[in-house]
Amino acid sequence: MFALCDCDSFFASCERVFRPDLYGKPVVVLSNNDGCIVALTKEAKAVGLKRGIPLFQARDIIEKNNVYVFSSNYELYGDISARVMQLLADEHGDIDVYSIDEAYFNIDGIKPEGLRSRLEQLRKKIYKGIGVPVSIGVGQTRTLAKVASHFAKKVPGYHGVCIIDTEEKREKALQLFPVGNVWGIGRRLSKITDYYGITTAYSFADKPEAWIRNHFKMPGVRTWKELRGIPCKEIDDLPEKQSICTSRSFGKMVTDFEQLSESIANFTSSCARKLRKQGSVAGNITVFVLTNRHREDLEQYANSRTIPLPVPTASTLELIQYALIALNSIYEPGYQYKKSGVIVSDISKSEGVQQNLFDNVDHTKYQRLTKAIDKVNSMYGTDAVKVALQGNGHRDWNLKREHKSPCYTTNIKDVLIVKADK
DNA sequence: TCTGGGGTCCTAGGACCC
DNA sequence: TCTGGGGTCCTAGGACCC
Repeated sequence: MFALCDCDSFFASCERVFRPDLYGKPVVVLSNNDGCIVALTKEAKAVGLKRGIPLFQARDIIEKNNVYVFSSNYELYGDISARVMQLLADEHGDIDVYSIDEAYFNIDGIKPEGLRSRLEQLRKKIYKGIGVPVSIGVGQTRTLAKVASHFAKKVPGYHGVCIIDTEEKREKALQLFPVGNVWGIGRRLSKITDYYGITTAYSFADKPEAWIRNHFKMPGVRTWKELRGIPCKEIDDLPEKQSICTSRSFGKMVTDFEQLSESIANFTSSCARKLRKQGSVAGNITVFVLTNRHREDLEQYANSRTIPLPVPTASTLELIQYALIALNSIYEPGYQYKKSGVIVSDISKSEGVQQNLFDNVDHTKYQRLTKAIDKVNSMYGTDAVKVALQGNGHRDWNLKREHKSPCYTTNIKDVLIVKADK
């Protein structure tokens, strides 16, 4: 059996941890640049808000219903997530962290008759210890556990725990479950199921395998098997990423090369930092720029350029040099740029890097310098020492974040001070 | 005025080999 | 009229996830 622990309205719940006055109130969290709603509490759903809609379209509903709005605070969410995962690992040993707000955990040693009460206790423990509500789903496969966790959230009588452990329960759950909500059936595939009149997960699982393979290829067959109770989705613990991307939309449109290169230098620095953190080097760097595709009145432009590096590296200084060459080759004056980004790929371990015969860069020197910079920055904060191209922080292109909460748990200046009455 | 960011996996098709 | 067969590797694009 697989057990999934999934935090309820995670980002919004994190905002509530240090704001008990927000319990029972509608809360939404926005994407970068305060663009779209990406997380919302059930109270916010109840007044008609939906995940993914742009803030400016939701303004009316928000004002009428006194919805509390937060810019995203990834520092806070990352830290709260780490605490939830730690508690889960303390209680249940090996866990497979699937995303910032969900993890599969091990329930092998628990007797079936005691399972429900154990899981209810776990849920209470997480809520008491960290302040985040979670739902727990159990099933024969990861996909079924996920179905179960949906019911755990939806049906109040379940107290946040749903266990699908018999054939009857499996069939009943799948009959009540819309096929489009199944893990692995996205918007595109839903169109195909719609076309053939398949509405529930049950009728999808009921089709012959060959039919599924024909219309949905291998990923569809895997989902189909999982729904029938045959596990075939693995969560590979791939600690090393195969590609790393840093990109942002700008708070304002950007037209000149200097601003764009400043953004690219900063994103490259971030990619390099992530590379070094996982002990990797990259063999390729890609730079891309985009105009605002929502503005039909403006002329559109999008381009990208990938440069293979002579020797794989994680050095900020080296990577920035190549990033700028790439940017130079795709920059076209006269456009209103809305977004840029950097992707590093062809990633390998930093030990045993293949050298280049014609390479005359002193990599040892770069490595020592990078190490020294990392050390200083770990003491004085990210980018305390940086490349001049990264700018002075007074940027036109900076993110819009008008509703950000404090970093209660990660910044000493933001730690709450509680005064007791006499 | 205002529309997110960061990933993975699969497949089809092209280039190449003998 | 008629132009092999059997592979591998790579890439771009499309699907999915949170």
